Amino acid sequence: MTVLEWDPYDRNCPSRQVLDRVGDRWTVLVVGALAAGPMRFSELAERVDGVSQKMLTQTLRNLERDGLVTRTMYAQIPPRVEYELTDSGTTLQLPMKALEDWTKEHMRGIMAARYEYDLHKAELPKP
Amino acid sequence: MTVLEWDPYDRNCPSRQVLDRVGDRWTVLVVGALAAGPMRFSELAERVDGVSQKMLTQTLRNLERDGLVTRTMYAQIPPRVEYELTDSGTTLQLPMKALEDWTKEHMRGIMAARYEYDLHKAELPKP
DNA sequence: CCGAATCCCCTCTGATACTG
DNA sequence: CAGTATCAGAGGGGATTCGG
Repeated sequence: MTVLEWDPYDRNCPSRQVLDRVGDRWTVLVVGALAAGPMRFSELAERVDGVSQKMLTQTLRNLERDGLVTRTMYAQIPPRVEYELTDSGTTLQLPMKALEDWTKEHMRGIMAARYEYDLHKAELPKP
Repeated sequence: MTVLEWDPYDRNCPSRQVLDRVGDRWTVLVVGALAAGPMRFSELAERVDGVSQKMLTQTLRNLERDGLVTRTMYAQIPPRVEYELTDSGTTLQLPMKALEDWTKEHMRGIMAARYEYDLHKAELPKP
């Protein structure tokens, strides 16, 4: 299966829309969390520290829309809803994890570089 | 070298700040473009279709600040500025490329899933 | 328990115009 | 050529409230 005819560097390429979603703040973390297996809403909210319920809902809806996550409602009281990665969503784990691992490894270096940069920046007074 | 003491799922983890940057709209594309080798501003602007010069500048500044890209100015007229991935920036290529490849492969499926989803969504009239 | 809906701030972004 | 400055609009995202 060829993918050569698409170029992400072209602004009209659909991959731009996909990249926008995949690259957003919460998607990485939610997919990473779901890698551990099916999870209910409240579990996700707890695991992904700092996400508002609005953003979590939104992120999950988008993932569901993109066919990367399934949403299963159990008709009971109190309600219970489970989210699970689809096959397609599972394949996303690999690049996501690569990104997460890279981040973990380079975090310190980056924070240090920022500190240095900001330091030298401060040394340059305005004309 | 251990990385175990950090947890991206904790809202105070510095990796959150790193993920925010890495995951933004243009960084993926700029890093991908620079993978081909050093490039000047105008070349980048041309390659990364659709980026405004403001966003390109901003993206490059951030990458420079994070120590992922070097900026070399040649004192001549007209001015010439070249950007190049640092060693650290080069290592970022791997996860970025993984993401780009995944995107290319799943783009069609995702666009189709969205279409389906939106279709069924439209079938549900308001109460 | 799992959301939808609303209000509101404020950041991010893109156009446009101006310098070295 | 490679930026900086400025402004206005769109939308991301939090807090809160209400419904099934």
